[in-house]
Amino acid sequence: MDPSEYDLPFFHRQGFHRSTCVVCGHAFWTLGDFDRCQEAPCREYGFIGAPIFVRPYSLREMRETFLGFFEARGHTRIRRYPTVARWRNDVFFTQASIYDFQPWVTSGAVPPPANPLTISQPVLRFIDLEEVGRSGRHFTLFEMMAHHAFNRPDHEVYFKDRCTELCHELLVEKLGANPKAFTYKEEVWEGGGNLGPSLSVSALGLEVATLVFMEYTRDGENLKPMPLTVVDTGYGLERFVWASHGTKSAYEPVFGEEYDELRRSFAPHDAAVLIDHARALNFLLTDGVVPSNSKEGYFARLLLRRSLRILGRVPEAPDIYSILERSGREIARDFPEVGMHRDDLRRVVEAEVERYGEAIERARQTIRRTEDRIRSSGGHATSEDLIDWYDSLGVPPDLAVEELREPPPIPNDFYSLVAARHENERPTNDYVEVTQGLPEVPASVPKTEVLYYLDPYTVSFDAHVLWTEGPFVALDRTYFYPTGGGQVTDRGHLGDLEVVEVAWRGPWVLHRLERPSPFRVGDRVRGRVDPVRRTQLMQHHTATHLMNGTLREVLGPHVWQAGAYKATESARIDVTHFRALSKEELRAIDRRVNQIVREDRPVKSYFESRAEAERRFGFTLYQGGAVPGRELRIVEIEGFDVEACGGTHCTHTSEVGAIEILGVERIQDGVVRLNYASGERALEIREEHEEILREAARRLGVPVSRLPEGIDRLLAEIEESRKVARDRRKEDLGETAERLLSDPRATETVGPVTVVAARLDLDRTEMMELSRILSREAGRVVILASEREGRGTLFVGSTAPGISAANVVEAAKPAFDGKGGGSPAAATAVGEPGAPLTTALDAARLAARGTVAA
RNA sequence: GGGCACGUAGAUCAGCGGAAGAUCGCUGCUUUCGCAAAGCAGAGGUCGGGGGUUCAAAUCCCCCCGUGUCCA
Repeated sequence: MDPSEYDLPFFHRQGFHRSTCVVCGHAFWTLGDFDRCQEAPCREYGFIGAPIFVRPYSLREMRETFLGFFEARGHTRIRRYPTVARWRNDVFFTQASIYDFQPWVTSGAVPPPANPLTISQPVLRFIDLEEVGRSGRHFTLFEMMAHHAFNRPDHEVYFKDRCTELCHELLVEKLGANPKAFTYKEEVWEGGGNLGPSLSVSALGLEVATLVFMEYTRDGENLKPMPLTVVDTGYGLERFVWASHGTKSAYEPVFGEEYDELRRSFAPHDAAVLIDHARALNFLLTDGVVPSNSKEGYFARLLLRRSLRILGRVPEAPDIYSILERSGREIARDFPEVGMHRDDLRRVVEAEVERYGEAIERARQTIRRTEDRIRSSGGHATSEDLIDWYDSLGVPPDLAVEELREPPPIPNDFYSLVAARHENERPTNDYVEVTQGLPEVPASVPKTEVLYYLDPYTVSFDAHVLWTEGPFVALDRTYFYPTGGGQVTDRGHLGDLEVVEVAWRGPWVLHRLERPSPFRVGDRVRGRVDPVRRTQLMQHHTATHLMNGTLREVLGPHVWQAGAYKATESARIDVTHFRALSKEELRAIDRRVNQIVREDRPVKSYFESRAEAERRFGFTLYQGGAVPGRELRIVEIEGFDVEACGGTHCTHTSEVGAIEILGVERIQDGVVRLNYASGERALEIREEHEEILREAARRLGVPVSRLPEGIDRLLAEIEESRKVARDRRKEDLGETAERLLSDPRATETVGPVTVVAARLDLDRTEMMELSRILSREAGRVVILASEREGRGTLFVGSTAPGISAANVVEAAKPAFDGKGGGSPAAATAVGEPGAPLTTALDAARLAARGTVAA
């Protein structure tokens, strides 16, 4: 980056000079007298016992001081965003305050909620999980305080100079730090295809702020200026508090009394982990993460299980609920939403604690058994086994060792060895672009006015063709609903041509016709939306909102929509929930959702500013994921459910008709899927089901009400006849056995051994069974031959000591070119097609007799 | 999203190429005034599903489905 990028008038006004760090080689600006930048490790911590700021601050005081400072300087304070970044599909968690505004605000597509703005955003970082509690300064969740400005060519708020000035003023004038203590180190920030200069602000070894100025887009080697430049800053709240105390670790001043309380029962490291994890969990669970074995849910599970492990080591430990509760109460003073659904949160945790107990118990048993097996074969468990057990059973090594009689040593780098196993895994990220297969529309074409938002009942309209290519047509206005938000496309006609698909392409709605469009730009066309299809889709969409609201009500506020699909045949919704639904829950859901349908509540759809909507309804608006735009379209089922949604909806709940739940399944850990139908389809399905029942009853010859008993009777009959057939076959084989034993051509006795040999075309299992009957007594050799599809099979069973069936078969194989083998007790061989089976039988008989003689 | 482990009798699991097993539970009988217990006898299995390899597959290979777990 060009040095002029950092040469700010502010530095000159204040008398800063530029030096180069003798350690890291970076240039920096400072008022002090340093040969190195003040960031660790170039300079070691110097603020322990010598606080950077004039007086100690609590977390709350510091947050308030920061936000107040920027408010007083023209910034608008905005509320935190959820810690789970549902509006993005590239990350699970909000990892910096700027994430709140990516991608739409930073790309310029949507204006920021305020400009400039200030925020304290709780963010999650799992990278340093192992360092938490150990380093004295790492946290899983911390608050990133920030001030952001978004500059458009026509509206410059502020950029590098003013930003740096504000930062310095905060540090020096507001917090009373020594102005000469700081270095502003020149760095380059790059991410998401954008880059720009950045300044890393440090004092006494501690980095207190990063000021990032996004201004270029990378285009290979060249840099292109961005149309919108962004001031992205980050100030760690916990660090500020720490710097104001100058204590040895950051945990005492940040966690205060809570930490002291836990210290009575736990080592400092464990106490810090417990309280850190409790804080992160309170935010995660409040923001709707349900612990599970994948995606964001896994991180919640990880934190909870790590906590449980620590608690499990201390007999007098408080339970996990009281720790979460205590932490939650503390957080709720500043973030009231965290305290709102405590009972629900507790249920989620209870389910998870129970699962953990079960998993560990199962794993303990497995480990014990496995060790027994290893020992009985003369070995002993190895460190490698410990890694196996952790990876596949989830047993931490210290617990595994407790189970073992001969424990191997736990490697010091245990978790690195686990990580090494996962090194070569390649995650696949196959994105399906929605716009795939759609043509490029010239930017000069005016955007489509979408009318279905305003009136979902109008299905016939006139419009002008603005653009057309192949089968695609863009109109100036349309009532056709394009695929989106989980609702499938409308169909219908443009003129006389069928519309087979409708899709968004940027700001245009493209109608795809059954064949190349005959229309010309400027043509006036008549559009007719298939009203039956539209009605069904509307019903299914409104039904989905009703279902979502009902699920939150019945199961609890931890329920979030994780996906939905609305087609004509049926609809489905996937929601986060910690276990499969019970019959009772399902019945309650069915009753409640249909009750709301019958109550005929108004369903209002309207546009509202994003900020206002978020203020009124909170982030639960975004059930279907993030929605772009300054204005949100709100779909509000009065007194029941509010979501940001672009779909077509009924205006009253009774229009949904009825909701018929077709099935429930747990599609993955932590996610439950419900399938259902509404409207006309619900009735159809009900009729189909009734017809199936009637037909089944008719075929069984019982009334519908007696169907279950009828089926039981039928099953009993099948069972009975199977048994009869089996007994019959046994009996037949028994008779055959009697016959063979009394037939001198088949049976001969040689000393202590009776050899039975016969050719009877039986199948394999029958031969085995017959042999078993014949050789009930010891000292029998049974040789059976049969031919199936031209190939001879020879079966030998032996209970005669010293005579191995396998050897007998081996001896007979050459006689009919057979392949096979077996054990001393039983053996089989199959000959080539047409090979002499009788010869083989004789050879086997000879071999058996010969063995006895020898 | 990926790696690994697991899926066998009602339950918990063994077997890991040659004739499907153990323990508990269940049924009947013996013993007892009755119960518990013990003894004897017995019922109960498409070895998750589907392909393939093999003379032979619960066992080896592939694909699904389900469960668990670790990692992003």
